[in-house]
This record gives sequence, structure tokens and C-alpha cells, in this order.
Amino acid sequence: MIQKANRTSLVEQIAEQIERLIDQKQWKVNEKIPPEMELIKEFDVSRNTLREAIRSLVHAGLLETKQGSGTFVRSTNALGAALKRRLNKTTMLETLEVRVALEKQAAQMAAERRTGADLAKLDACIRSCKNASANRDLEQFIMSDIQFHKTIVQASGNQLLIDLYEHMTDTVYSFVHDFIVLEPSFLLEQEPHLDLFKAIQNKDKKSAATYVDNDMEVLKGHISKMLED
Amino acid sequence: MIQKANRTSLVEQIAEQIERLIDQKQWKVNEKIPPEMELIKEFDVSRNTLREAIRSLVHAGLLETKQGSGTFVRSTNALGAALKRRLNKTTMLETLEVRVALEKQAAQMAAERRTGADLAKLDACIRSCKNASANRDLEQFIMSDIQFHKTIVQASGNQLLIDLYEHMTDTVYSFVHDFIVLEPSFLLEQEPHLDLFKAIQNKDKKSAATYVDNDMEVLKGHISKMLED
DNA sequence: ATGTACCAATCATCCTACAATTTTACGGAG
DNA sequence: CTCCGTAAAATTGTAGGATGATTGGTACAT
Repeated sequence: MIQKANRTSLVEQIAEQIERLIDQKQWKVNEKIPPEMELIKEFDVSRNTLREAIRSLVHAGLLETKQGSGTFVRSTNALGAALKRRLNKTTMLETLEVRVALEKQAAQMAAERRTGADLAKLDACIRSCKNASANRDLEQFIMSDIQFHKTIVQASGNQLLIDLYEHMTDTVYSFVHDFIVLEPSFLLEQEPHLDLFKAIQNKDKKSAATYVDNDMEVLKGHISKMLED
Repeated sequence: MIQKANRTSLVEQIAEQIERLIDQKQWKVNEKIPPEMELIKEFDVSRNTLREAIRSLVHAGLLETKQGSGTFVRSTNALGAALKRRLNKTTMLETLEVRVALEKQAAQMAAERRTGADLAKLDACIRSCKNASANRDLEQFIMSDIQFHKTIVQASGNQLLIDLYEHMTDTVYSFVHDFIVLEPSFLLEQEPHLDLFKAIQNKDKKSAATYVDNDMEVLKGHISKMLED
């Protein structure tokens, strides 16, 4: 069989191999990878070539290098770093609109597929929210709120959706957090999660989507008002 | 105010500068960027450092290098390449679920914001679809179909949503295309786009979402059946 | 226990050299 | 003059070595 000559550069080949090693957990997250000199021997390439490959993956967010210490695995997929960079050039409202798209779909899927364990987790989040609300504990409230939404998305069972949502949540919430601290009043009183929980429990797709919409409209309104100042 | 020391490596600094040049269209897509030797002088770094920066952006999909020829700008944002890599590890159905999430949201937003120009474009796509259907021209039908969906998303006005959707569409449709050629019967008869168009024209968010759902369910069903073989 | 000096490991940057590939320039054949 | 083949130039790819900077640890003196 005739086959095109191998025109992928050495660097890309090495980068792909390393990506595969990370993806297959042979190099685990937070672990140190072998030093350059060893990898040079193992892959049988020059220092330059190896460094260019590693640097590509550092830029992609898979690895992190510390001079004097070593190179460490930081993530198993490169989507996060790219998304984060993209989100920096995006307004909060645009991000929010995409986020609601993902969460609405997730809620509907969760309503179909949710397990007992999912419901238990969601219930725990709601309790934690209530608890935090009673104690006026902002940090705990925010954490529980995030966890509630993440749990819904995780219950969708779609890993791509989960990945996209998690990274999108990070940046939105770091923003939300900053301004909730300034304006702590509005969050603690309301309790919009219970309806959504019940909809998912009852496998009511339509209601689930509606409640996510409402929830987001509220948040959107607050952020819009906030941005005017 | 205490601030962390500047520990960004030279390579990252150069990569960021280049990214900015591309983002600000000073280096335009498909154009050749200056050769290494010039950039070395401009940025005042060694060849290694420059090459590592460039290689990072090649891996990210922003640039493409051709030995003997030069380095060319290939994209203005790095999300596409990362997404493509991620999608390779994702099943078609999972991708489709995310895609419907985005398109549903887009359709609702389009129903609110669509301009006359948007409607005209959508109308043109529908006509082209009908035309192709009459002529039994599969290629044209598929192209028009893609264009119809893309136009809806573009009418949403959310650039992040557009970016995510476009790349997701590419991979889904390259798959769809392959199997439509084998099974050309089912697509040409139906005309599900008209309802969606009218909903957007009438600014009817709810119906728009419903029609996208239906449309996608049909496609999903076909793909599921196809995957069983 | 604490701080200091030193050492080893490791990555960061720079340099030179050569190979591989593509584009361009040039010179001769028709 | 055009066409074609070859040489030269331009450009990126790969290799290997040298030096600097940062980190983490060790031994020792206080």
C-alpha cells in the first residue's frame, strides 16, 4: 500500500506522543515528568526539538515548567486554556449567554438521565446553600451555589458539555464573586434552586429548562445593572 | 500593593505579542509573517526562543509553518484547534448534544435580534435548499443546509457562540456528509427549515427553540441508526 | 531551631552549524 | 521570446553545546 511520506514535523510527533501519555494517565496530573535530558534520550531527538514540543503543550495548558524544579502535568485536556484565553476577550454577558445555553441543555438531559446519587448530591448542595444563608456565610453560599450548577451539568453525562461548562463557570464566578462581596444582600434571600431540583427529580424536561432560564435572567439582570456602575 | 514578580518567560512574552498582532489584524490571515531572522532582530531574542514561541502558536492553530517557504497566519483565535482536538476524542452523539444546545440558544436570540438582512440571508438559504432538492444536487443541498444553520447562529450576534458553533459544525457535517452520500434519500424530501424561519421572523422564541429541537432529534435519530451498522 | 553558604538538578536562553524544502534567478535550447 | 532545467538564495527543521537562572536540598556554624 502506498502511503504519503511522513511530513509531520518531529516536534509535532513528540507533542502528540506526550499528549497521548497524559491522556492515557501514564503521566498523571500534578506529577513531574522526566527531565529534558532523559526525554531527549528516550525520544531520540535534539534538545531543541524536545523543548519546542514541551513548550507547545505548556502554552496549551497541559504542562507547566518550573525552572530549577522540573516540568509538571497540569491538565489532561487543552480545551481549558484555550477557552480561558478566548473568554478574556469576551464580555461577561456573551459568556453568560453561552453558559445558559449549556446549562439549559444539561438540565434537560439531567432530567432524563439523573440517578439517585445525582439527586442526593443536588439535595446536599441545596441544604448547604440554606445553611450558608442562615449563617450569612457568603463564601460557603457561593461555593454551594457553584456546586449545585456543576452537579446538574455533571448529571447530564455528556463529558464535552461538562468540560465546556466547568471552564466557563470558573471565569463567570470569579467575576460574580468579586461583586457579590460588595453587594451581598441579593443572593442570600432567594432560593430558586428548589424548583429546578424538583423538575429534575420529576424528569420534567420542560420545567427544568424554564427554571434555568429564569435563574439566569436574574443573574444577567444583576450583572447588567452592576456593569453600568 | 504587593504584586508577584514578573516571571513570565521570554517565550510566553513573544507568543503573547504575536497573538496580539494577529488579533489586531496587523498580521492578517493567510498572510506570510516575517522570516525568523527578521523577527529575531525585532523582538531581540535568540532563534530558539522565537521558535519556541512560534511553535506554540502553530500547535494552537494560529500559525502554520512551511519549511523553505515561510510561516503563515491561519486563524485569529486558538479555540478552533483545541476544540477540534477535543472533538476527536468525543462521540458524534455527545458533540451533537452540545451543538443543539448552542443552536437552540442561538435561535432564541436570533428571534429577538434578527435584522432584515438576517431574514434575507435565511430566505436565500431556504431557496437554495429547495433548488438543490429539485435538482437532486446533494452537494448544494448540504452546503445550503449548513449555511442556513450558520446564519441563524450568526444572527444571534454572540461571537463566542458563533465561534464554538462553527467549529462544532465542521466536524459534525464532515461526518454527516459522508453518510448522506451513501443514503441520499432521506434529506431531499423534507423541508423542516421553513417553520423555523417563520418563528424567527415572527420573533417567536419558544417556537424557534422547539423547531431546532425537532430538527436535531431527526438528525440524531438518523445518526443513531447509521451508527448501528 | 535558625540562618548561611554551598551544591546539585533542572529549566531558560543563546549560539553555531548543517539539513531539508521551497522559491527565485538565470542561462541555454527551441 | 518562451520554456525548461539547474543553480542559488531564502527559509524553516534539527542537532549539539555552552552558559545563566532558579529551585531544592545539605551541611555547618551560630
